[in-house]
Amino acid sequence: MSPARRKRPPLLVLFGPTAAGKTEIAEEVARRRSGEIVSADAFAVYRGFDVGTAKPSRQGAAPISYHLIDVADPQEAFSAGRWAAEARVAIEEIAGRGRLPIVCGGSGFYVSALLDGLAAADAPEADLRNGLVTWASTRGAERAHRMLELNDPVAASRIPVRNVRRALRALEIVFTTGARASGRVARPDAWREKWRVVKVVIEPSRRDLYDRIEDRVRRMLDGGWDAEVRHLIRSGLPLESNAFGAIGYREVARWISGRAGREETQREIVAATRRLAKRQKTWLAREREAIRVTPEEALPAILQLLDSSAETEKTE
RNA sequence: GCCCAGGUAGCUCAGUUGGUAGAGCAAGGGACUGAAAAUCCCUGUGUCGGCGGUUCAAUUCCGUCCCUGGGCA
Repeated sequence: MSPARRKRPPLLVLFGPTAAGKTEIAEEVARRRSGEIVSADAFAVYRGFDVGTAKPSRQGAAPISYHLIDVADPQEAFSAGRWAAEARVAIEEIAGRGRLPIVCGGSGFYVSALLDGLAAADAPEADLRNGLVTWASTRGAERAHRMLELNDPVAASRIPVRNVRRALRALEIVFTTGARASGRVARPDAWREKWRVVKVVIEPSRRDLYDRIEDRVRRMLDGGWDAEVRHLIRSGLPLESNAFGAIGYREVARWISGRAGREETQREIVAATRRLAKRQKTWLAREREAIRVTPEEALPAILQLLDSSAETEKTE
């Protein structure tokens, strides 16, 4: 970006619950406005997790450029911070080519890390984390929480006693930075100010969303999900790994090991996906500045927003 | 047809030595500052299979009928 020009480049952020149809809309916008898509999906980052994450296929007549897909080995634990850092680089590169960056995905926390920033802290270290997890599993949640209380009473007061994960993360911060997690503040960082952010939430009706979920899970199970899981297991990836925490993968593993039927497996995955969609909607409910649209009205609304916000920027 | 075992929340089941019931899962709502498709919190009235009987009181005891599973003919 030339600093001489006052015009800020647009950044389209498209999110909504899983199966809402975000990908199709993002791709259509990409075609019409020469954009590239930055996937904001915590599990599409893992190589080999394709069918169950509804990963966009790379073939097609006019393939769309995707970023932040297949960037991690399923053996490693990814993180919101790493995603945000890599996403910022990708977005800058896309804009540098004179194209439209489109952030599209359902991981609200990731998008928040991108736009609002994360408080300064190091990425988690595997050894420390494993040690804490082992320690907490033998000593119990109360003990972990008391430990946090000693080191960071404010963080402890915010984190429920039973939520061991968050307590351990706060302890990690104390141990690696020496500073209290609660003292960290995510101040609106300068990065976001470089962009004209257009935030759109796709919100289908519940009825419509549930139909889409049902339909998509069935297609995934028919579309080789079992083969994919069989391959992942054969490659030596443990079921306990973070990547296998993606919805449906452990259920499919049970199915192919013969401990569950296809019908039961499908039912469980649909239910888990609905619960995810519910959590996503709860998360998105606090996005005050986002424009909310149904899947049908999304495309024209987005195109109009991109055009009109460009005009207001020019008149500044 | 006979003999067992069951019929309790959408599902799987627990329980009430007679005072109209509770778990897990599902469902609904919420939180979320580097595991986030993760993790955590809140929400449980249902003719206790039908009908009779005994009783102040029956989902609980008795009778009978219906249904399901298993066994024997």
